[in-house]
Amino acid sequence: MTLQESLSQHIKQAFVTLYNTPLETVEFQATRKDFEGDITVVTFSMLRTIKMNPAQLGEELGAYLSEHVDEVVRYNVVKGFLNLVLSDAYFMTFFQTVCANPTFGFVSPSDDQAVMVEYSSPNTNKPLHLGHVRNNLLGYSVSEILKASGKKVYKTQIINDRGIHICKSMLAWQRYGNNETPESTGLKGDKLVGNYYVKFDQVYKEEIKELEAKGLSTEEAKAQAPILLEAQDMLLKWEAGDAAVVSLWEQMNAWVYAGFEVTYKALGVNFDSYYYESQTYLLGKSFIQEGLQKGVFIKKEDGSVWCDLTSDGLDEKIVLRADGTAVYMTQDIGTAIQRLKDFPDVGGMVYTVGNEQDYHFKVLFLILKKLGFDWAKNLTHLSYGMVDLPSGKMKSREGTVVDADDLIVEMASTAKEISQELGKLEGYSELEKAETYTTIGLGALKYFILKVDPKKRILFDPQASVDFQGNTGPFIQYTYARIQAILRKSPVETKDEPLLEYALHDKEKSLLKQLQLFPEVIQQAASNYSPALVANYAYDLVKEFNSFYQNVSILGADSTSEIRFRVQLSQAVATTIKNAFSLLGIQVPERM
RNA sequence: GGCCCAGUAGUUCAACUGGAUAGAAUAUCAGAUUUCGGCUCUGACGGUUGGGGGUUCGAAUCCCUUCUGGGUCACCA
Repeated sequence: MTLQESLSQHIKQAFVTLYNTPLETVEFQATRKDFEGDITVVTFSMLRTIKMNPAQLGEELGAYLSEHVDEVVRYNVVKGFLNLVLSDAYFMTFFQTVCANPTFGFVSPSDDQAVMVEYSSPNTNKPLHLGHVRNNLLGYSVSEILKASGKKVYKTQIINDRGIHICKSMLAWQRYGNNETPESTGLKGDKLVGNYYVKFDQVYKEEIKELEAKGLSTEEAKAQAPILLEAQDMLLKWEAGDAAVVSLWEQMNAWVYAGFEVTYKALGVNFDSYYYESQTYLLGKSFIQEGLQKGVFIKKEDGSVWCDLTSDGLDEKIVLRADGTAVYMTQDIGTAIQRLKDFPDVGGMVYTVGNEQDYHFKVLFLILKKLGFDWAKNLTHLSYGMVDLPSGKMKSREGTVVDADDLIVEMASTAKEISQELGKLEGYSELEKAETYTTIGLGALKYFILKVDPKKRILFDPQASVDFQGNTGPFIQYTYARIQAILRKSPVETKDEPLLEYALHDKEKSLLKQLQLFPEVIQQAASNYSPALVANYAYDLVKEFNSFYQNVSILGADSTSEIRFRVQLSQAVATTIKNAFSLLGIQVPERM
């Protein structure tokens, strides 16, 4: 039982004893720095149960608690806040548990229901860009956080591998590609295919101009450009299973997948399963029939099928075209159901998709509920804002996108520039140095993106790039590396049993209090799908450590028991930084 | 136009989901330290939480209204 639970019980007991009234819940919060105390009971909310002066109530509860609970040594009351001071012994006992558990704060999975997290989900006609980077980092981090909070997690993605956009790349390659391959050009497969997507667009634009010169309107020109017609024809052939088209499609997609894998590896993300739209785009149709029978859907005169959501404050939404073909919504319905068949222990899903699809997912979840799936209540759209550049929106056709691979390389070289002067990597091989620079560069990028609330849009300045000071990934990594240096020089064995009796210095106590928050942070981050909470926690911990570092001498302390405690405490901080960063997918270097 | 999201120090972000005097970083200025590792630490300056109303012991947070920016309202995905 945690101290909070125990305090809560005592307070409820106090209510019965003192006032003969039962109390529902007790509200705790960490005591603000400006007041003395370690934990605070909010008495305001209790006034609903019992009519009395909040300060007097605080006094009486404080007196009761310090008498009945060993850990409470003092208390003070400010308005409706009862601040409790806890004993050193309590903190030292806590410290022992931290030292004994290298994954303190992580909850091992209970084997009830799993969560499926979908993220990335790219189109296969162009390389990944900065927007995908945010998606990948968020999806991966949320998965890790959910795992740490005790959930079983399946990471997946749905690859948009069919459609007119792929045909455009295929057509341009067929016409202008001269049998180029990733091997012959040395290009990553996704880059090669992306280049032909751009090529298509160039030719398309020229053709539109020509048609306009012949007197056609812009609308007509756009619809009648020969290269577009040819691409549309190619899509029809693909759908008909034309052998030549399908084989070209397989070939080019294979190049793209190989390219994506390289990027995913560089980003440090991974997946447990893959879904392909070419295999799922027909899936939902059978459920439309079922929905019609249940009265969830209605058929119009032209044969198209709709879901009327006006009573829920939304519009009517089409789920099947008049010609009987599926739309986006249809396949998402089918895919969701399919996933639960494939993974029977899944009880909920998280879709990591940009906020421009907020409406789509609102509708999707509602339809699945109406179809009667009980898991539909456990669906979450992890919606995130766009990544903007100072120059404005990213447009792939205008060449203003920030390519994911380029970005990673750029971040590493910035890290190199900064770290080289510092020269603590002596004795490292060139390879090890390069790895360290990549770790720092990626750390900067990931932290920069993840520390912001997903809902908010990010302004990313590639020129000014990412700061290495203040609330940044490298600053936290740097603190970790500094602690490692201390541990290397330490004369004491950190594996020794932690002390139990020790008079805590203020700064030591603050650090312990900060460590204590970690399990709660994980749970909260999991229920809010918010890596930002973890990021900001790590930074607070580092600040607390620096303050400790400045105020006490670790290796030069007076007594060996002091050295031993402080070294062990430093190690616990380092471990927690490492664990917190692992939830963000960020590595920590031993030196930097 | 309907619906959704965001708006907080000059700038980038917080604020435990309704709690104490709205906090950090950065930038600027002033100091401490010169070392266990250099980018450490302590101050100062900086705010009508876009504006206006309301709800209550208490509001950046909830409600109404209004302004600004973005998204979305496809038989595209």
